[in-house]
Amino acid sequence: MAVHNRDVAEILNEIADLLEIEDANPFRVRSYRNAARTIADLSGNAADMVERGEDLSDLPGIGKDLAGKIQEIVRTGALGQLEELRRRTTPQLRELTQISSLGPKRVQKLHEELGVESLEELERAAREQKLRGVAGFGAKTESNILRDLERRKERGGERRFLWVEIEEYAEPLLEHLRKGKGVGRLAAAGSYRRRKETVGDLDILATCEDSGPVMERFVSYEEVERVLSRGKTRSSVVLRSGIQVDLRVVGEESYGAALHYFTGSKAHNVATRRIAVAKGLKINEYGVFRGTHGKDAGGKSSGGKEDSERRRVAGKTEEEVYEQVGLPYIEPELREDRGEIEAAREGRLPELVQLDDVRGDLQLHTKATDGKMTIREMADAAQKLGYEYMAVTDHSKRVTMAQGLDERRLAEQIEEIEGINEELGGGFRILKSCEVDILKDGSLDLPDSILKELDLVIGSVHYNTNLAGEKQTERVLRAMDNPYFSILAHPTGRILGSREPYDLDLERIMKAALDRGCYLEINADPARLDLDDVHAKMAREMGLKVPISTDAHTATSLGHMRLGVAQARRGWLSKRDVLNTLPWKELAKLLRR
DNA sequence: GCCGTTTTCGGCCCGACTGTTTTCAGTCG
Repeated sequence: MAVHNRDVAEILNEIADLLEIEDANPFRVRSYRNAARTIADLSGNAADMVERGEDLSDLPGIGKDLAGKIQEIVRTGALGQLEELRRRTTPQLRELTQISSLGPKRVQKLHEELGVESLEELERAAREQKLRGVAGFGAKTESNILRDLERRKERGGERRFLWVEIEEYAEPLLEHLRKGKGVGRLAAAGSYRRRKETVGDLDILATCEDSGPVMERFVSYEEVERVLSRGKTRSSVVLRSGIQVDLRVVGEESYGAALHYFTGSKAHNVATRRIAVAKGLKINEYGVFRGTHGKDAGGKSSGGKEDSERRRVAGKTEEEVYEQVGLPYIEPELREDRGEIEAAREGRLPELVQLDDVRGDLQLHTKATDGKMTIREMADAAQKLGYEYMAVTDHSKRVTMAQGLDERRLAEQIEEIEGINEELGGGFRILKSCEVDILKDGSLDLPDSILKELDLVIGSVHYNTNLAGEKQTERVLRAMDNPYFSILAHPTGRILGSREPYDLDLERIMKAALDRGCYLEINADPARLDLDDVHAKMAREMGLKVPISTDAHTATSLGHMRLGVAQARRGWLSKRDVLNTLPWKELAKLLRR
């Protein structure tokens, strides 16, 4: 059985959770979580690394001990330590810590005193008002827990939103807050700013002399369903859509530090602060400080009081913050602690691709199949975006639901496109193309006799999506053997929140693409964004250029290019790494095999 | 459990808010 990175990460995370419930050394717990993240973020396969005899302890946060444990997981699919932990503890308690306001300590306490081991038992105990009898719990906590249990039932567990879904709520809310009295700077931070493909909640940052009015404006916003907390510097609400929003208010002099802090990622912040500590600095959301005294005099201290005894050396802008730790500015999309700190230190951060760099769209559909508009309407829209070309890539016949094109209908479309191109007179070019289905055996759904008439062929897997690894990979490789094949569309087929990626060896496929002069796209559809950031980065490191395409079915969705570009930026791609930043003449040369 | 331009031992990022206390632990981000 092949062990995937996410299997390894899951085991390490479970160990961390159980150790935490056992009240183990928190730093030890953190080590397991860090290692889990390192493995999950790996572009290559940890199992392959073990097989090749590579030393896993070279990876950040993985030492001799964890390297050995990961080897054990890869070789046996399990870990003795976890089995032992499961025997020793009550592994069911893990799910209880997902309830908000319940962490390891309180879960353990409820288990000891009330014998609560499951969500059902938790709910019963809360309904019977038994929780409030436990020290540290009160009526308020009890009703909060009940409410959280209700919400989880309603929407079936924790929910993450697509980036575009958050955008739809974020922008009007920002507009609402901007009109508030005394509001200076205002921005969305968090994973929304880092352009993660899905976002859990929304973090908003504002500067204001007096936070009172803007906090009031925030919690009384019409979309707010419930106020979770409300303070002078931070308030949290849940919108009717179920999105949690946090608003933080800081002074102008702290804006950059706070923006850096709340943009994250957490791992990036930790890495940044670690450098600061080594330089005798302290970074928090109020600024960068040079300490005037040694270690804190024990206990928790209020940040404000302590900071007044330290000298602020930066805070107004993010650039200042980075400068203090000796780094150039790092774009939000790169802040995942996936090597950006080292790259910044060594002056080899990529200059990230921008939307303006894109000269055309290489996948879109028309009325001929499942698109909603004519070729001409799509062409008009593409020209308005400033593009120089677009490829019409309707489905092939296998996709019966979309009334995919057979040879005859594709031939007719080719003729139609040639006619429109003539009328357009050379300023804008419509490329003759097709999204050909890659059949189960790796052959293409249309014969070479028609494919050779096209400017480019993109191929994709839509059926028999759950073939086992080797077969699925061979299938795609075989499709790439066809001399007319150029671009593998939505390579892994994943749909965020609903469909897992196909079982594919992407590293092998990318190597093959490099050999054969083929490419793997970043599909900009909000729920696909496929390739993901990690694999886009892998392509870049291999020297494989990546096209970004929208897969648009309407003129409006041509605008999803910005999402594809964001994903490319998260994958460290610069302009020269992106295929469709090239003018058609140069692009055509690269597509020729 | 990891890690090393104050290091191989002794640190490990930092603060706000809530609900419970009566000075703070726990949780969260």
